[in-house]
Amino acid sequence: MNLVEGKEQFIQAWGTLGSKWGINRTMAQVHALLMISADPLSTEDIMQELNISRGNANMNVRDLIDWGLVEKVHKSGDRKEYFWAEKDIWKVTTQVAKERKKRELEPVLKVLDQLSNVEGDRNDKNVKAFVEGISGIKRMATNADKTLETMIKAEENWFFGAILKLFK
Amino acid sequence: MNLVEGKEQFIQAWGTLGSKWGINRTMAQVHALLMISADPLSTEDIMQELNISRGNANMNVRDLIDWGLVEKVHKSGDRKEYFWAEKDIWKVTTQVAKERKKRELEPVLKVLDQLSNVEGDRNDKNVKAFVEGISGIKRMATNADKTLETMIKAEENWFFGAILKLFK
DNA sequence: TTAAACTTTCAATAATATTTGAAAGTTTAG
DNA sequence: CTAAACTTTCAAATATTATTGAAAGTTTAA
Repeated sequence: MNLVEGKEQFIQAWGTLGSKWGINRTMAQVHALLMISADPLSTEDIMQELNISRGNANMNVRDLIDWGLVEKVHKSGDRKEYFWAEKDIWKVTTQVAKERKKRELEPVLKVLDQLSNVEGDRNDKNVKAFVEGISGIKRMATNADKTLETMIKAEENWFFGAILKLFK
Repeated sequence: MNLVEGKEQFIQAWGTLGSKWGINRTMAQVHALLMISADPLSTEDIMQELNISRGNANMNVRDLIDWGLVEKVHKSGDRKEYFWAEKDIWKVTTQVAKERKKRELEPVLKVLDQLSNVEGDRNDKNVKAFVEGISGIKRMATNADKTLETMIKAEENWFFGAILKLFK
């Protein structure tokens, strides 16, 4: 397999993976492309490599910037903006963890808090099932939140080393 | 808040969360409904509670069964099938981890293996960026795979206890 | 065996999400 | 200032995904 084929395959695979995790396929592809590019790319480069429109390229790059995965780069003597992606995969992972924690886990924790004080007869099995279900989920969500927090602060080697050692 | 309102809110919240993680909103709602129901529900119950069609209810329940989150239950003296969801949230979590590992992580690991032996001049910075990018991702994916494996085999208390202690 | 009760399928439809591209907006060199 | 170079926006078009509901399939009681 040569470089061009390899890139193509990786971009497709990353796009497919992203779409299974609720991430826009094109956004994941732009991310993939930037991650394996030696140099920052312009919007035009991205449009050309992925065969997408200017608007689409712009929108997805901006989203990646919002996620903290991509940065704008300016080359001296050039008015164009270039885009560069973080390539340290541990940093990418913790950044994604951080964002998803903030965007998705924390809002759920808020809702769960409100739900746990539903009124009703605690002897009613329906009430009981609800309250127990919610409290279990809340406990799990809180643990997940703390675990992500730990992970976000950790170093890759230390973190995985510690986890893998758990079973030795 | 009363029980009916609480249920409604939880079902909506779970559906929203699911859709952000690449899970069909309705499937997540069916799961939510079953998790907080004291007794197993029939297809008709589900149709009525969520205002969805028979086909939709059937399809999503079947998917949940495929994911190992829901089971069929038969009541004696009744030909209808009823559906019951696992309520132990740790079991739910590890089951989801197991399935996603199998469905999404393992296929990616296979692709990454193929990609890491791309031909080309290792002094070419483009080849270098590609090979280094891929190898970093592969290392991370392998670690994630092992961590999930550890988690799947663990007990909730032991697992979170150990992780949270990592920082004390 | 058969017909009622129930479950599953799937083509058509609807809903949702993504993409385009041209127009509007912004920045900068001269 | 102003026009070229570049970026962003967004309504309309397209593509993707989910849903419906009636027909087909299956099971079981009698």
